[in-house]
Amino acid sequence: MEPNGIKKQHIIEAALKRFSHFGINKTTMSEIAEDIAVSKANLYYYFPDKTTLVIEVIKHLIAEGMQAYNEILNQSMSVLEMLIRFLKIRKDFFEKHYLLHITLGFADSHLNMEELEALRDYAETKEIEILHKTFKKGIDTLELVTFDVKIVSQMYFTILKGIAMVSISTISNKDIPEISVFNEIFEKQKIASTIFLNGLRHNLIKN
Amino acid sequence: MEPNGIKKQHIIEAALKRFSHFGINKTTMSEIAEDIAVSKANLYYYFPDKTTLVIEVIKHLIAEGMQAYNEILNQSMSVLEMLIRFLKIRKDFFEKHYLLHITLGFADSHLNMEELEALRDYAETKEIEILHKTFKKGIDTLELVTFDVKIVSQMYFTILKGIAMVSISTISNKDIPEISVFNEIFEKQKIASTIFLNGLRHNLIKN
DNA sequence: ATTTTGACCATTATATTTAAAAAGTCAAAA
DNA sequence: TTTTGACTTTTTAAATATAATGGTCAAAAT
Repeated sequence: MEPNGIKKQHIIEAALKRFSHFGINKTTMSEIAEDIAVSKANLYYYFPDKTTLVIEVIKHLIAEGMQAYNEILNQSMSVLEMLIRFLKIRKDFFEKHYLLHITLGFADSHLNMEELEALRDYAETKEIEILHKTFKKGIDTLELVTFDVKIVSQMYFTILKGIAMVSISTISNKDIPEISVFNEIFEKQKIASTIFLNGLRHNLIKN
Repeated sequence: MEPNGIKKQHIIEAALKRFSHFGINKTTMSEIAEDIAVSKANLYYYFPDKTTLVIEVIKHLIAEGMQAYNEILNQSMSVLEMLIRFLKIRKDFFEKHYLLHITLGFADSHLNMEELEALRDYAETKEIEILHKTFKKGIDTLELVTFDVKIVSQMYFTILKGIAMVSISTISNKDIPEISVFNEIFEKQKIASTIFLNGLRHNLIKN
């Protein structure tokens, strides 16, 4: 790492803490600077603007998540077991970084929303790629029947996302959700995964 | 029907049109009155307040929907075929009454939101009951294996709702969604239903 | 040469006030 | 019994003022 790379990392970590606790929009550049006892102007020596800092923070998280996913992918276990481990990683992630995640969608004229949305799309694509590989593996080992892996990966991801959205919208109407919601989401996703995957073990009957 | 029942029905129909086109909050009692050429005060002779009118309108829709569902339920066809017909009814409904449906969730101090939310919960319960009967029928005819029908019905409903939420949130970021979204939701729900139901045709393997 | 900073500006968000609109009432008319 | 115009009260929306935040820069510190 470059000499000033260590400092950039320091800033990113401080920003991450704030973003995860209070959300992106409720975190000011001054606050991040105060946390690590430097001036706000100094932050702008390392990052051209707030949007770039946010992006760096998220890239950091994506890299971390991808590593965790790949570790599981390279192990030898059933597809369902793999999926459930993925779900656990996701659960832990959202428990920690839920506010960072949702505030990513809040329009904020201080931020370049196009770039942020593009990054979120990128993260989703990466996750779906992991699912794609997982299902592919299941087909190759004859654990699953043959099917259109691309469509099914996207479908499965949509179901996971949908379960989370439904749970959050019904349990806690706006405001910050309680911790129990994430457990509930996790449990529901496991049930859905079990049935969904069972449907991929046998050839589809069309009517 | 009572003598003034016909007039109440007339008001309800006029209100339904406005609610579905412009949403509940953007529809005023005066506008509904104008549409049927009566005074606003006359509306209040038949309905004590706006909330009650909204509730009557929705109850009207629920009754209509339940009738359509029950007609299908009493026919003889495969479970998947039944589910797909249900989905078609839902698609047509949301295409027509989408704004009415979402504005039901918007906080509006003119309305008693507790009552409205209770009614929406009631409608969901009724829908899940239909799904419950459908799956039960599938088990009884040995088309499906045995499972906890209550959990599975709720799970399936959550998946349908989740797919809709995900599609609407990604395609059209706020504002009114285009008609194509409802087709997309319908197609995705059919795919998910096919796989999900296939998973209920065979005993679950736990790992 | 590189890093850091306080003072500064322009833009954006928030709080407050003001005006318009809508819900709901009622005595009187049909 | 049903209908209504005129009225009151509450709520929303628009306008305005105020505070906060993102971002800049010349100068100081390392």
